[in-house]
Amino acid sequence: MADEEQEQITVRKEKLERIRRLGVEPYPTTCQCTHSLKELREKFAELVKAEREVSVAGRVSTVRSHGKTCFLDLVGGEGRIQVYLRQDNLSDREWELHGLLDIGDIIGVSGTPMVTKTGEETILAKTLIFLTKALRPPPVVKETTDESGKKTLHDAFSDKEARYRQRYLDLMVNPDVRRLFRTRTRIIEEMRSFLDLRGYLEVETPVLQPIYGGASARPFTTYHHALDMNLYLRIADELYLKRLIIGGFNKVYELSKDFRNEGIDRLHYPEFTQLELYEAYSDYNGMMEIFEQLLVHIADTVFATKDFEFDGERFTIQPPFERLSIPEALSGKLGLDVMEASAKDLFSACKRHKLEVEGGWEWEEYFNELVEGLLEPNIKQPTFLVDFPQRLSPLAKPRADDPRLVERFEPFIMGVELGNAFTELNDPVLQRANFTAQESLRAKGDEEAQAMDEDFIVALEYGMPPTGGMGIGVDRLVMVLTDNPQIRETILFPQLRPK
RNA sequence: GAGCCGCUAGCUCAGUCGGUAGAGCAUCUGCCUUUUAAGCAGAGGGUCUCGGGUUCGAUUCCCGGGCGGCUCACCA
Repeated sequence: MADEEQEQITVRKEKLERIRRLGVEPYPTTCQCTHSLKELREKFAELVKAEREVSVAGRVSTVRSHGKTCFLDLVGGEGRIQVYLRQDNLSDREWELHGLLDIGDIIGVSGTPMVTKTGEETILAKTLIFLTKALRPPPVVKETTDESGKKTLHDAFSDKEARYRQRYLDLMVNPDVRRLFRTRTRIIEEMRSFLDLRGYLEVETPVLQPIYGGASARPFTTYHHALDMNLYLRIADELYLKRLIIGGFNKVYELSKDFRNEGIDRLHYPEFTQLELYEAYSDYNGMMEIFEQLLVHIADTVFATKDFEFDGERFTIQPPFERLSIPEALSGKLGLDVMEASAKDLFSACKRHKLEVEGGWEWEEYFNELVEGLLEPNIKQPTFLVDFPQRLSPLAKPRADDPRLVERFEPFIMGVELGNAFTELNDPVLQRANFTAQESLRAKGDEEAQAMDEDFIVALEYGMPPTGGMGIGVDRLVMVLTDNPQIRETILFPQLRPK
């Protein structure tokens, strides 16, 4: 809200002037701390015993003032500590400064660690300095604990719009949100170390691409002045990573953002983080193993458990994950052979199961509806959906025993699609034919159909070894592992329309 | 894009069957040297999301806009 200045801001500005009149700089350049708040708590007992003086800094989160004494809480990093100010322990000037303190200010305190008679670990302050005067009050969130130890938040800063628009406030006052984003970073770190340890090379490929490929989606378009041409923000990294496989890097991965110009909902976000990895002389079975091991690694290192909860239901990361053949599962459910069925058959099957479809669609569109409507929502435990129709998979290699299917899988947990992987198509002639088929879909108005990429075909003609490849939606994996049903909760600064 | 819902104090919310509004926390004043939603006593603070309509009078009713939430659609 643009500011007719609020009373609380005016008052704080006046305090700022009074601080300066005391000869104190409210925004000093340096601060010497002996411990972070987190370290302080970890070593508290020994510091009390040693009667060591410590210096710490943090943001004032609450103040409990009692005349000639004052308790306040400092927070920051992943720590919190109570500070005990006594008039008789401080200089007159410092005591006067304490009266100019507000919630949200950042201060430094030196003093001795002690435990109060209520058992609270506390710094008895000997000096007090301002590090930053806050001119706006943060949201005030308080917490009570009942006899059973159950915590209740009062006036939680919970409005999603406010939390996303001012994520710094969300992080400042909601420790769970800070924890979530630390966990997100830990997951990504462990993805890297898992792959690095297995000899994968992390690479960077173009975000700006002249031809967008590797997935079916509408791109963001931009313009390069010097080259006088349109470029697209990548929708996938796939075709460039495969060029690296052709070049002789046998194991590569890229961990970065892809962009798809589509709607936002609980599972979709236009700029999302994807891990893509490719391994020469592997295949989709190899990718399944890597997926399983990667999840086990993350579960062990980040969460130290294999049991997780999502949206009130439990799942366990315990390989081997179930392999569920889509045609078999669908055929069983519908009582007909879906691979032999006509578009019309699938249409009536959709109708029978009350899926919202219209007549005149392509076979694969009905097929998709059935997979999404009947199969995916029922997957709770980690599961690989396998045996996708070739017509839906222009970059995957057909199965030798049934070329109507490709060697492809999608991992699911709790109904959430976490990725997509296949044995990569390395037959340049077939690849060209698939692109051509996609082009004709595009000509019919399918905006998401893939574009012919002649340069990629040329690369394939030089010979790509048999290769397994996989993409993993990192935001979604974070969602599932942290029990967050909304993808935007896992993204630091979600896009909103300007107010 | 569609449907439903929301927008009131810094924060979380209540309320006005149409007569310009209230609570807790926060803020301000006073008291208080071990508190932890500290306490006690008092005070201030709002173009009730914006525009239009109906009306003597709209924050409240009606229409439209903005922003947001949820669900659905798109995103296989």
